Amino acid sequence: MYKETVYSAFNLLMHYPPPAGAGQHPSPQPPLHSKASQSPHGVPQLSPLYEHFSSPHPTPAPADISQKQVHRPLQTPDLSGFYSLTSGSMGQLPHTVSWFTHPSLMLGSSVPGHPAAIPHPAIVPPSGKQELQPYDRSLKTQAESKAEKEAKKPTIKKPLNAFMLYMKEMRAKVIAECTLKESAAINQILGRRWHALSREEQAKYYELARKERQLHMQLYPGWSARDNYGKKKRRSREKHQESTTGGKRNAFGTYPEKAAAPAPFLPMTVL
DNA sequence: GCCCCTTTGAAGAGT
DNA sequence: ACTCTTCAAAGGGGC
Repeated sequence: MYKETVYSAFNLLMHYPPPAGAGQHPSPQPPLHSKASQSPHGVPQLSPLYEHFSSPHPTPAPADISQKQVHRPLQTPDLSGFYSLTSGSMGQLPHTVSWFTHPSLMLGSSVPGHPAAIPHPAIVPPSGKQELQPYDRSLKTQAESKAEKEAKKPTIKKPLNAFMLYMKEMRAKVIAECTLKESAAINQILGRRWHALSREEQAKYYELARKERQLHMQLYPGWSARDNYGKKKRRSREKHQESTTGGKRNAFGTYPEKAAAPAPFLPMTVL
């Protein structure tokens, strides 16, 4: 069974190889990213070969967004622009991420002043099992109840980045093609396919991700990625380094080849 | 039932 | 400014 899985994944990889090397992208295009939009990741973590795929759409400056919020009260965020995308330009994309069905974009009661009872899917209820009874609460100290309240605060998830949106859309397709179910293996395939996409195709997802971040900022103006830090128990630093430096076996039973990645493709210009 | 794996990108934290 | 770390999704697998 595992062997089948490995072979199936291997076959797919053979059909979707990454760009062969520097300057050999399937459809060479002008660089889309600026220095400001480049990932702050260090070189060891970011595959140098694909560095030129950095987001072509830099995140708008926070000051810009806050200014918008001044003009558009949060009680009624103006989302018409986003929703019109469903039937508009974005709706014509071959890889359409539905703005109504995408979990983190659906509106719900989380929108201040919004009457809907359906909570915003980006908000995940805490894993707390039971609500305290009122008489229990009175026994708690203020500090305890405050900490508990904090813990019970629903989690607002991070907005999805371009690759996550791509994965969400393509996962089912890959699973159908190879009968794989193991996400680690699927994600490796999707990673390869992502790199095999043309820059225009990737740009669609960068654009979607950018809009998702904008919408997220409008819906949750005070939210910060820091809010979710430490909510997941993470593997040890050594383990992580081991896996990113090729010291650990991957889902195919082989070893990552990041260290042997070809020389980076240098963009001709920087926007 | 929790965590790991595996991917990329965004963003916070640390130096 | 630069590097490192965490978390987004997903679901099988291990403990």
